[in-house]
Amino acid sequence: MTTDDLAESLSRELRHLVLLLRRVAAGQPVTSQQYAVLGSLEGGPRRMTELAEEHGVQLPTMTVQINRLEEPGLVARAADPADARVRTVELTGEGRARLAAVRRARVSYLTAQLAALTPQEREAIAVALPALAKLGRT
Amino acid sequence: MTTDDLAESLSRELRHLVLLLRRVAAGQPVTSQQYAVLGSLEGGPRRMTELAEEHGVQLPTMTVQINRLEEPGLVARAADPADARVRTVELTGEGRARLAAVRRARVSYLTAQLAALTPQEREAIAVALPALAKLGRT
DNA sequence: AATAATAGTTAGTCAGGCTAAGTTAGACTA
DNA sequence: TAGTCTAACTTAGCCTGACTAACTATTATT
Repeated sequence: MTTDDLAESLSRELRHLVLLLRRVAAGQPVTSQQYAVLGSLEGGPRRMTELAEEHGVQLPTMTVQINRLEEPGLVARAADPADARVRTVELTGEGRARLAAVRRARVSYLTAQLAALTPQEREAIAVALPALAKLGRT
Repeated sequence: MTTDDLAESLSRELRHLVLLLRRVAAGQPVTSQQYAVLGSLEGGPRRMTELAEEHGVQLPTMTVQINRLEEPGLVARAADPADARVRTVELTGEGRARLAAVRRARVSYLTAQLAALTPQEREAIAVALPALAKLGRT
């Protein structure tokens, strides 16, 4: 298979997977964007700028996202002692619990989907994941 | 790797791929949703209800999407001769051309990304694609 | 013939993206 | 060290795209 053919097939399957994810996300207690932001905070406090870059959005967009997560107490803002311009954001206990719950729901959905495949198919996906992870990080 | 671990890794990588696709879509002449809808029409006319289900959205959402595609003449609505309640939607020549152009842009972006991988990594993705295609179709 | 169900549309609301412009704090320079 | 530039956020205003509720028109059912 040429790289071009592969790109074409991958394009088609990515579109399919996007539609799949949309169906998974429908009706969950946190939107997929909010879930993604909470996931970025799991390792500890982050600056607004870092978060915006990681999610590929502009800073004002992240400000609004964090506002919406802060209001119900899922995250908290704090000041950076070294630089008064910088605001850091971190998970609250509540936010950590919410993140865990949503992750369980997503993973269990995918687990059910994967269970319908053959062991060989699962293995093929497992082998391909590191390569997929490299895409777009060049 | 257990199915559960695989689900977790896949969940993470799908999130990554979604962000990748967003970056591809930025600055293109149609949004990624519009592209997805145009793609669904490639095989011929579809009913509104079918389109909404396939895209995991409610019918009113699809109505608005189709309105936006109809206004610049990319798709056309028609009546179903067998059932006067049903409206079908099909690509116009313009819409087909637009779809082809956007697809070329996507494919060439992905081709460039894939070219940065090793042949083994590309092969791993090629092998996994049929399995990914089965996800969500159960 | 009356009623229920189906297919779409319209109207109103909200999330989430953008750019432009404002505020505050740190960095540089003359 | 005063003045200016840059950086980090926030606010405001606009657009797309999602939802539900309510409406119209048509078909199916009883």
